[in-house]
Amino acid sequence: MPRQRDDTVYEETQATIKAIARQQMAEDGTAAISLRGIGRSMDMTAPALYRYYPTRDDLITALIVDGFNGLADALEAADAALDTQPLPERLFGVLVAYRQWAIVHRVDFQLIYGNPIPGFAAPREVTVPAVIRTFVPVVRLMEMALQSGALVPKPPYDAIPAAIEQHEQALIAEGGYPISALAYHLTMIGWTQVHGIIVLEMYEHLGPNVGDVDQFYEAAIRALLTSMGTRW
Amino acid sequence: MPRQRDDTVYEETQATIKAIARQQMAEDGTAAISLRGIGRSMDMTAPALYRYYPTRDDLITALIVDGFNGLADALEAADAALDTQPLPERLFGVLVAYRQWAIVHRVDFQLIYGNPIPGFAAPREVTVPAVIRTFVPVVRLMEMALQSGALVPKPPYDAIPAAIEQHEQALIAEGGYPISALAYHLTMIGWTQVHGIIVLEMYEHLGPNVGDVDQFYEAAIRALLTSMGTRW
DNA sequence: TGTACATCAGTGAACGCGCGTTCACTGATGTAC
DNA sequence: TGTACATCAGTGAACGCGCGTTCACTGATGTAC
Repeated sequence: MPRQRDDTVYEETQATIKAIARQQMAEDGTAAISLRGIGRSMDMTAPALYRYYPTRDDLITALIVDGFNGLADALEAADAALDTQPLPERLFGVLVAYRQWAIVHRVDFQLIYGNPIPGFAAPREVTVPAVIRTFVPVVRLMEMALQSGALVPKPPYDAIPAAIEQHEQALIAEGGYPISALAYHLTMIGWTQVHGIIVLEMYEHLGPNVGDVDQFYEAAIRALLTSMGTRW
Repeated sequence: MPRQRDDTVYEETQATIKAIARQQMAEDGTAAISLRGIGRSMDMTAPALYRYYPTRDDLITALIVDGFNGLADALEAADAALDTQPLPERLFGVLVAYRQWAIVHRVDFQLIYGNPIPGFAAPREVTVPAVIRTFVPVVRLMEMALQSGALVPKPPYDAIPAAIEQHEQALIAEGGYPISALAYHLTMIGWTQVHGIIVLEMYEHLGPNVGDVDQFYEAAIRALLTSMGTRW
């Protein structure tokens, strides 16, 4: 066989392209990803990039998948690092790691959870597996807490509206996950609270109102977990 | 004096321009506001629009101010419509109206709370007064609930982390508002919860997970208010 | 060992498109005299 | 009442810019013989 391409170099170039794309997003917003701009930064012409991504949309898709996986990695790492702690602290710690990741990787967070890029929609079959990975650590801890008695659900967090429980049960059955609807449901509530604080913080709406967002976040999450029935 | 301009017509044209801009945002994202595009839709040339807004940024600023004011109007209207109800239901109703407005005016919501438009930052002195209007109805009801005993704060919602309390007290003093730090603080917590659900719903992250977002929202808000110590 | 050549990465020009903004202008309109 | 003219809204051409993508190509490289 004649000359073969070097996969290592190829993947490194892909990584460089993605890194520069992230830089572009940091400077001018997620929609600012531009192949010509990336080329300029790499001392390459734009058409050359088509060897690495057949289209701008494919590059964006890759960045989104990377984003979800990066978040999932961070949560898994936090979970692992805390595995000697009692469950409530572990759960809390993983939720703190969630925000930490979002703040440090704000651009990726905006890409995966902020305004969609105009004219672009990520193919679900590619993103969904990565999204699921981000839920697993939290739901798992929630389930463990429920089973071990570290979390004894207090009203009104001991019940789920019927229609929602049905939907959640169906999802769990479909995926064959070894978790209860309540663990899933409490995760959803926690997720929305976490998300609200992060998003408002990210776009400078919260800081001016409360001052120390770190403290606000931790207090809010602790209060929520306590209300749910966590036994610290 | 020679010919005078007709202010009514002038303001109507401004309104048309803004309406078309909102339509553009609905179709292609908040960043898609384009004077040339607006001109096209109005059967006008782009330069003509400079009679109405000296610059694209001024148009965006006007849209943002309209957004905050529209949200504030909706909250005030909901509050007024519920003024015969007990305070807990009024508070709940205003929070429901918050989401309602966001869902119906999703584009305006994205404009004021989503990713900023690249290369644009709204002048604070113009937006802040409108932002404050959106907080007033909720904080006021929270304060009334606290004073009337409709809300008897339960731990951990009866305390505020010291550093945050200090910041919040300073803001309240600065503005001369007749409210307690706790009313303000509980509003902030509620606000972040509300916001998280709305944002995740808006970008299609929540619906697939819980099914009926209406019910999820109402249950989550009721649960939060209950945890805070609301006496329904 | 030497050479032909398949395959590679990358180039440079071009396509058609859209943008915000400036500028000198046209034609209508309504007031002042 | 008739007319000059200030002011208005809007036009059309142009500036300089950036974009994604296609295409025919160049030159390097390493393998097969």
